[in-house]
Amino acid sequence: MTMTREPAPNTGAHGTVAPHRILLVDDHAIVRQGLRTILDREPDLCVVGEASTANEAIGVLEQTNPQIVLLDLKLSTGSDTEGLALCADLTMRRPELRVLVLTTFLDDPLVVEAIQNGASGYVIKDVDTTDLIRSIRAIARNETAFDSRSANAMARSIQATPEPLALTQKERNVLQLLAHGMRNREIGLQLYVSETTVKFHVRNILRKLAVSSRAEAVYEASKIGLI
Amino acid sequence: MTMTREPAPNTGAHGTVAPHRILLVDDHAIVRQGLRTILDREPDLCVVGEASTANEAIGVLEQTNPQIVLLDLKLSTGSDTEGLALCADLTMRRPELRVLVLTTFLDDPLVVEAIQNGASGYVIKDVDTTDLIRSIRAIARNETAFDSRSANAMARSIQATPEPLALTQKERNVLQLLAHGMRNREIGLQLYVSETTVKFHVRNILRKLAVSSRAEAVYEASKIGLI
DNA sequence: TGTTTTCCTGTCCGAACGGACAGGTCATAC
DNA sequence: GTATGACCTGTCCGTTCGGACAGGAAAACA
Repeated sequence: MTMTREPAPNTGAHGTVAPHRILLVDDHAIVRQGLRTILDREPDLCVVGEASTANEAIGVLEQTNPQIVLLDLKLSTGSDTEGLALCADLTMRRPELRVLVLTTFLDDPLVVEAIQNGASGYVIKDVDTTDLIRSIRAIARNETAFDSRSANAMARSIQATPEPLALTQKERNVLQLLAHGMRNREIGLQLYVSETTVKFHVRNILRKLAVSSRAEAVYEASKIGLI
Repeated sequence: MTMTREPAPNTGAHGTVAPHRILLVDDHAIVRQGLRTILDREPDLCVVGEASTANEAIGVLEQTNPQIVLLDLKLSTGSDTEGLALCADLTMRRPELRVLVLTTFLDDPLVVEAIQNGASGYVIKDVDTTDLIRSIRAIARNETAFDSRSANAMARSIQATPEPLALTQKERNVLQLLAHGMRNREIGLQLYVSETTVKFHVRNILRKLAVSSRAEAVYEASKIGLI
């Protein structure tokens, strides 16, 4: 948790405009340092605080009153859920706050979840610094900012979410056992149903996952996290 | 590709010691900027060049003659192979060069591969800046530098490598396609081998993974992280 | 030189798979 | 009541799989 120089109050005077107050949230000190150096070179941007965890971020938010948050969803826990929850928390406490998600890897559904949790933009960390600054200025103008890959990811994620995962309980059970390499007969014995019934469920699983074999079903399911 | 201030020649004079010349290789401009800012604050360290690709790195190496390289294995291609190849290339050209691998995620076998390709240290990017600087000074003294997690990863990787995952390159290729639900015939067409050969590889994969079906093989492989 | 390793190819065969039918039960919702 | 959805069962049939067996070609290594 770090705080730094206080910029002029945001009531822009004649001729001179107060810089946008930015809070950095990232568990990598190196990344925070890089962002701070890059952003503080811009006269209209000012990093007013840093945080490496969700709790720190809330604390620094209260003390520094930023207008913009640069947020890496993947905080120390390794999961994205803490970052998403923080995003929702921040925008809940300060509805006027603009959150730009800055993340390492592209993850189609994550883009959508970030938006649903209040993010105004989503860019991958390997963008040029000029693109990053352009994105920050965009969200400062109450626009949204998505680099082209994130926009594509959003489109893909929306297209691919009519109802792909509407697996019933039985089908999920079958999928579990199927992943362990069990034969239809074995699955039937395990679930107290006939082999034919298992085949019935397997066919539905294949159809719903839009695949053509058990192996591919396992692959898809593990990608999505169903097993 | 970037070059900056020239430090005093390395023939340390009386009382004053020339700083260690460092080359940064990372495809993220933000990370490079952060590292540069952090390291240039230290009087005994000096960043003499940056590169975002393997080719650039070779070029900057020739022009700036660094003693230490901070290398992110995952360059723009997304794969680690380019970074590993670069690591080997660098240490081949300059045997006295010390390479500290600085990477985002921990990957047990990758630690070992990095060492085999000439790296002198391996640290995760979320270390404290003080730890990072300590690691750099360690490899400058011809020691090695591994943060505790990397050391653990090394131990695990060595322990866990009697021969469970001794899949050959071909077998890994087949496993990849197998995971996507392809039939033996399709895999053969893809890899320019006969269907029979694919069956041969599939049988070996099943045996080595100690499973009895393609679906289970996919499950195991995804658990281990092979696909 | 010979041996080992890796990769490649083939045949034969029984078991399993995946699709296309045609039904049935049961609980809940309209 | 009847419709709807989830679940269950069966037969038929062509394809695929996985195992067993029997080799050949090329490179690496002793």
